[in-house]
Amino acid sequence: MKRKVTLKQIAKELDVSISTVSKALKDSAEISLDTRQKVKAFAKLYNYKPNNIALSLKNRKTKTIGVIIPEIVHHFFTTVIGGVEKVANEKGYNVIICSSNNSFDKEVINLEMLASGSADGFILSVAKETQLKKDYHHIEETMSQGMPVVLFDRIIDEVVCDKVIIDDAKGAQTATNHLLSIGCKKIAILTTVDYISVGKLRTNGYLRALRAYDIPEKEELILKIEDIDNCEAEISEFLKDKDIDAVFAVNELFAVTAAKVLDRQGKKVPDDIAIIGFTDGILSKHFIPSLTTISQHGEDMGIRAAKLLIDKLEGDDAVTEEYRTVIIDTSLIERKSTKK
Amino acid sequence: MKRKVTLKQIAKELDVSISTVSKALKDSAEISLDTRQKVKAFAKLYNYKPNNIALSLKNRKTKTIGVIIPEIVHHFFTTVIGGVEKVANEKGYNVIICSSNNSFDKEVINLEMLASGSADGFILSVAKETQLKKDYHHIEETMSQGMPVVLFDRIIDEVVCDKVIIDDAKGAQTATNHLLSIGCKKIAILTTVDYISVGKLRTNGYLRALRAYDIPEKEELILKIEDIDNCEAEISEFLKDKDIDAVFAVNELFAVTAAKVLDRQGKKVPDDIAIIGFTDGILSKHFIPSLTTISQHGEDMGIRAAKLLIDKLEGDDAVTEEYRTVIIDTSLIERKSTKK
DNA sequence: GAACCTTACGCAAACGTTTGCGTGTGGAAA
DNA sequence: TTTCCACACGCAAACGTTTGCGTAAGGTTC
Repeated sequence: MKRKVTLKQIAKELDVSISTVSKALKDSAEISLDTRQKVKAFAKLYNYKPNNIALSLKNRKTKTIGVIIPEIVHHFFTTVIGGVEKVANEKGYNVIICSSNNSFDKEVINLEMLASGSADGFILSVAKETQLKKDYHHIEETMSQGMPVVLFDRIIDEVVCDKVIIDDAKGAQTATNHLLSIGCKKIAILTTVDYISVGKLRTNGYLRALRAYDIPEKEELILKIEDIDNCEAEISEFLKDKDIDAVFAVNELFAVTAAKVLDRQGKKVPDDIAIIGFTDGILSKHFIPSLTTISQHGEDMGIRAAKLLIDKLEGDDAVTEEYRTVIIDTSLIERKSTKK
Repeated sequence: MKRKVTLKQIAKELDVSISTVSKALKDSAEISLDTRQKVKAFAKLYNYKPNNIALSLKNRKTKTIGVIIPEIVHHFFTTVIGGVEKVANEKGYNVIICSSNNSFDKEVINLEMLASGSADGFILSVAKETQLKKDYHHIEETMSQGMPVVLFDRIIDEVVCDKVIIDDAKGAQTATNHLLSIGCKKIAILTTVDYISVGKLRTNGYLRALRAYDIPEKEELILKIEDIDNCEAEISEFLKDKDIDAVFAVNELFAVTAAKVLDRQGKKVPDDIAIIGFTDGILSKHFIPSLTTISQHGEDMGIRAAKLLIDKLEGDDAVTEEYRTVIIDTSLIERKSTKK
């Protein structure tokens, strides 16, 4: 087992100094052509690769972006990561991904761990628990130590930093408008509890659309779901015998669950009831009927977030002090679960 | 902006030496109680955290596991990652995830980058291109430099290392047997081209099951798909007017695509034709009808892979020289797309 | 008062790099 | 022969840690 070769070993072997080797590999004019060639040949032979750790220590930067997301097994978040990776790789950055599993503690641990030397900056979507707890000290501390943070999707208004979001309310309004425009009048909404920022915003968008159409908001048409993973019974109960002609679901899972439940209840989608979802994931695309939905353009979010972060990392201090919020356009994807 | 505080700064501020600070923080008996308390108070106040990079350099290990997968936006792989993270976090390891995007070059780049100081060992599922190209020098080089590698799912027989797989052939056989046992006789298979190792194995399992039932293998019931992302037309053409009573699809996407196509062709699932898939992802669970499938237990794979790797990383050299292949059991999940 | 022991700390090397600057050697110019 | 200048290289510091060992100061013992 040939251990990894270092400058020191090359130097010893060739009977020159470490600095000579280092300079030779960098084609420094200080070193004679002869020595340069010898060193490079040797380095190639032994497959020398500079040690990243040592470089990070010396340069005081790691060329690494830390991404922390609430869930790793989640289509939307992975598309965002895809976007981040794209930009990062282009610009010579590495990407470290950690999941907080929606736990505040794990978010703090991961952030602190990565912040203590492993990453230069962060792209972060906060855990559910963090939103509930409203404790953001870890994020602020990271920033105060000079490491830029870009928040995306589940952001925090109180924290001043770069952000990438979609206009959730507007997206929801678009969705609701679409239902209204095809003639639906009695539109139920399946949403989350209010402390989930995006859920609340989407609910607001729904209400705004109704008001614009002069349709009174009805308490009994709104279902706020706490336990996302066990929503089927709740949705089934809610939808049962309800006098509605459309359902707006604030995420994909709610949408397909509604579709399944309605199917069992003997209602036809889209003929009896239209369904529109939010997030364009695998499910929406492949379900039968395929689901009309609002696309969040996750990859774009990742791309923009990475660009913002890298700008800040590489920018001179002038740029550093201003913070931007990028709003990604949502778009309506019409499929078969709604029809005119 | 208070930059990150180091031992040196604390030492200067308290007018002691760096080593005193370091020892004090570690509660060394060498240091007087008084000094220890003073140092610790100061360190806490300034939120001192040891710099990981420096520690990695000194200890010559990073306490980080590198995971390289072919695709990040992929349910199965993310479940594996979930398993890896679980074990890693328990044992105090960090996880770096990189995607090769099914590109050989990117796989090499990522591996080399992580290998040069960023990770102590790797968990890897190789890119499609790598399987095609049969070039494994990067993996072997990494191992020869003393960094253990665990291959999972898409493994390489020629490379000697720890591996975690499922018995793909057996899983496929189980699937096919299930179809046979409920009375199907004319079973088509939707599979991948042969160079994808798992696709080939699953095809073999299908053939084995047929033979065991004395059913002759028919060329026209086998479709080998190359372009996974655009399979719909191909599947539609293949299935059209075919005299079959069941379809075995080697992955989830093929399964739902078949279901959709059959739906359009006026065939009812499961009444006219049964469908069974492979991989228990979101789609199988939520599709209507929900799909009977073979679960690969991705999280378990991740858990086992991480354990193998960490054993090797922490083991004495006795363990180091033997390699193990763990075979994860698959299981049949019966849902509505097949019925007796 | 001398010899010795604790106690409490500092020194320095090491991990693998990079890089400004100092320096020995050789040859050319005077 | 002396002076000077390139050339080609090495030294050493720095990044932030850890840790074995050396040592000064002070106290105890006879």
